[in-house]
Amino acid sequence: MGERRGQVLQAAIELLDEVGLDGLTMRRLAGRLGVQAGALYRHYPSKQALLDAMVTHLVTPPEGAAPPLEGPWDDRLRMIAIGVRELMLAHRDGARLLSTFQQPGEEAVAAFHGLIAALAAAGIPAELAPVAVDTVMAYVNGYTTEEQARKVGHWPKEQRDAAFRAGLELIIAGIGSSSGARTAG
Amino acid sequence: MGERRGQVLQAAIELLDEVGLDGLTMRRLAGRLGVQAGALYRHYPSKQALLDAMVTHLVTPPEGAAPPLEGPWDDRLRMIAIGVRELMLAHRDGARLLSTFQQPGEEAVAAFHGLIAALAAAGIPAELAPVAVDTVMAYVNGYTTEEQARKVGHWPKEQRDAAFRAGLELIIAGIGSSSGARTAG
DNA sequence: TTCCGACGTGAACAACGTTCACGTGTACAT
DNA sequence: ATGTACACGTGAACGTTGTTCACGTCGGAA
Repeated sequence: MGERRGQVLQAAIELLDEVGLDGLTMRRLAGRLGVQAGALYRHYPSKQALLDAMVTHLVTPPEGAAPPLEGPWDDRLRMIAIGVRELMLAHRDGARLLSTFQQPGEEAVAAFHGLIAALAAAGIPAELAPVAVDTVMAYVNGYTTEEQARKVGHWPKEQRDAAFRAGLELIIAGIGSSSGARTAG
Repeated sequence: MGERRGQVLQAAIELLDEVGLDGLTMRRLAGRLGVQAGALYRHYPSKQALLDAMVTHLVTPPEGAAPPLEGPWDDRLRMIAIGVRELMLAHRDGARLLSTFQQPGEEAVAAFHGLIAALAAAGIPAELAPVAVDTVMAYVNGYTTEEQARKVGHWPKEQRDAAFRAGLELIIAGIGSSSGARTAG
């Protein structure tokens, strides 16, 4: 395969920001590349494969910017939650796009388990760590999905950030009080 | 308008349980009613209007079973959260269907504000009550959406219930420890 | 009997994802 | 120089989707 594959991917991401997920059409994408719709299937076997590639590309950290994953457990959880939300907010319909992902790669699964292990090693009871991570992730997903779908998304970002953080702190406080561990705040 | 409208609605809900949201097609629905697709537009101006009607119907409590909304604040919150999840799980793709709702009726908004007011009156600081409700709702939505979309949904229901409850208790504990109020547990 | 309104037909429209036989051009090996 | 392989693209079609529209049908009320 040539380099055209990457160009298609990049054009798809740009188009997503312009017209949204519902407007992201194979024909529109082809038109943006000055090409017929069928030509895209030389590079991706289906639209779903394209969407999967977009998710993988957006989730992959930019460059050697490996996550430190150090410090107190609540700081780690905070950073992960905020990072995932920012990732979703970085592109139009980002949360919905993420949810179209069908094959959660081994990389994502590994990061997940790594986070759980890190929390367990940082003082969170072993049986509580998975619940904590699942709960935070469900919250981030639910909050951000609604944020991007409803009119709330038109509030000033400061306000939305503050509301998100407030809910996140609530959950972290709950984890702390349920584990007996001390938070950093 | 005649009574056919209601029959279309009921057939749509039945069809949803059989074929899922993606399989819920105007033509399939028409075929189930022994009718041509275009005929459905005599009763609903668009598919979105039909989906909205389905949501409204499913959300509306069965009969005079008005929610008691009494007792300690954490019990109320628990009941609401569990009730919303059960509502979503009652039908295939229920969570996704709920999220297609475009015009949140005044009824839903009123119930929302009522819940906030109830929490505030039950000992939760006024500035914390909206955050608590938002957080719980985002969690319920995020958890149930993932539950119905991924393979996790094939776990035994006991297990999924327990996992959901565990996360919910985490949040409720967080609300309690952040408000200084005492939980019922 | 006449009329009206609820209900349905059947064909069409535009747009969607996808496929396929067929055409290019460029680069490399003989 | 010639041949071959491959990347890339064309253009038309297929089946499906939501939606529209002129036209029928049938029952009950004036």
